[in-house]
Amino acid sequence: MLTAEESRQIAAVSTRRHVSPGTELMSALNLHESCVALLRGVVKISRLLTDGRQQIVSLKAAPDLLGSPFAPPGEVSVRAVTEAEIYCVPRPALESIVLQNRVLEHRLHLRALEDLSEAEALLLTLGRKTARERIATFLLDMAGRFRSAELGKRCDCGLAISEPGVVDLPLTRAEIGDFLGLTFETVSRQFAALRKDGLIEFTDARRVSVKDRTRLRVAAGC
Amino acid sequence: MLTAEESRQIAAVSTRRHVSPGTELMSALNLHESCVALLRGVVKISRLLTDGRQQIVSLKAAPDLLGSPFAPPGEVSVRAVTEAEIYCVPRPALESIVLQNRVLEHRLHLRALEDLSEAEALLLTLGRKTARERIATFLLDMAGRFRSAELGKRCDCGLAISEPGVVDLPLTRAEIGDFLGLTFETVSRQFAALRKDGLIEFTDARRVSVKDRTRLRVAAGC
DNA sequence: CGAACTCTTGAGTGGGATCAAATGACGTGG
DNA sequence: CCACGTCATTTGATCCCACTCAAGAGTTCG
Repeated sequence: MLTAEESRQIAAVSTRRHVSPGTELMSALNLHESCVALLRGVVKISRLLTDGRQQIVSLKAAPDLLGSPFAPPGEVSVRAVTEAEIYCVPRPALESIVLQNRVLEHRLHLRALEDLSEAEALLLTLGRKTARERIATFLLDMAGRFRSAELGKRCDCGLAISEPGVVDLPLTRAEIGDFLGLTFETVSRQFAALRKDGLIEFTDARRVSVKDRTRLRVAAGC
Repeated sequence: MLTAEESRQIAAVSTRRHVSPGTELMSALNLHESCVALLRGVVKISRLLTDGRQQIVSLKAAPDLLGSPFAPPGEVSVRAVTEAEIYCVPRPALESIVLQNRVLEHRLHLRALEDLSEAEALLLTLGRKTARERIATFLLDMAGRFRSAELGKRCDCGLAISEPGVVDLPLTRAEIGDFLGLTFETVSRQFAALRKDGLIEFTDARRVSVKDRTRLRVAAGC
C-alpha cells in the first residue's frame, strides 16, 4: 500500500505499540488526533449505545490503516481482537503526507469506497437475513479472510486449495454476535445447526472446516 | 460542490432525464458505465436478495452525486423515490475530469467517508435497536433532512425554527421498512405507538410533526 | 484449587413477522 | 359523475424465531 519512502516518513513520526486482546486502541480523547497502522493482528471497530449494546461495523486484519486523516467525527471504539502490533500515527502528520501525494490519496479514496461497499453488504445481512443466513454469510466472509495457516502454507495468492477450507475464527461467540446483530447463544446454536446439517465441522470452538461450500452459499441466502 | 467550469464540462457529455417514482435509474447493465447527478428529488440505493428481500442502504436527496467513478462493482439498485431530475454522466468522462482535478477528488473522497460514517450509524440501528428505537432514530434523521416546506419557508440554512419540526416523509411505509429492516405493518404500528405517547403527531400519513424532540431522542436509544 | 472466561444446551417468553380484512385516496374509463 | 381497480395505510389475530434466563462443562491462569 505504501512505498518505502512513504513508510519511512510515517515511521519517523509514529510510535510503535504491542497490544493484547481487548485493548482499546483509541480513546475518545485521541481518536481525532491519530490514526493507526495495523502491522499484525486483528481489530474490531464498533459503534456503541449508552446502555452497553454494541455493533461491530468493521473487522480489520493486518496490514491495514485504521481511521482516515479526513474522517468525520464519529463515536467509535477500536479494540484489538488478537495480539496486535501497531503504529500510532499523528493525524496531522499523516494528513500532510497524504496531501503531498496524489496517488496516495487516490488509494485511500479507493479504500474508503471498498469499506463503504463492505458496510452495505453488512447492512443487507443485518436488515434482512435470518440468524442462520447471517452465520453462513459470516463463515463465507471469514473463509475468504482467515484461512487457517496449517493448510495452504505460505500460499499468498487468495486462490489456495479451497476444498479443505479450514478457517481460524479470530472472534469469540460474543464478538460474532456483536458483528451479526445476534446474541452469543444464538451464534452458538446456529453453528451447531450448520454442523448437524453437515455444512461445516469443528476441530475446536475456533477452528471451522467448510464441508460443503455450495450448500453454505445457499444457506447464506445469496 | 462543483465549480461552474466543472459543471459545464460534465453537462457537455451528459444526458438529462426526468423520472417518476419507482423508476430504476441504473440497470445492472449500465451501472458501471455511468454515474448520476441528482438535480431534484429523492432516490434510494438498495441491496437485493434473490428472493425479493431488500435493504435500502442509503437515501440521497438533491443535489448529490450517485455512484462514484471509482466505486468497486456491487449489486445495487438505484430507484427514484419522488419525481426526480437527473443527469446521466458516462463514467469514463467523469473519471477523467476527476483525475484532472485534485481538489475535486479530495471532495469525493470526503464524501465517501461521510457516506461510510452514515452507513455505520445505520448498522448500529439495524443490528442493535428495537423497532421503536429504529422508528425514533429514523424520524430524527428525517427531521434533519426533510423539514416541511410550509414552515421555515425558503430558509436554506439547516438551523430553521426547529420547534414546530414538521417533516414531509418522502417514503412509503414499505420503503421505511426496507430502510429499517422492518415490515411495513411494524412501521405503521410503531408510528401509532409514538403518536399515542405524544412524541409525534400526523396531519396525514406522510406529514409528521415532532412534538417532543427530547423524548424522541430518548426513544431513539441515544 | 479457585476465579474468570468461553462455550454449549435447555426451557420459557416476547417482539416483530405473517396472514387477513377493512378503509381511504387516487386516477381511469365508461 | 360514478364504478372500478390500484395502491397506501391501519388494525386485528396468530405464530415463530431469536432473546432471555439458567445451568453446567471445558479452558486457562494465577
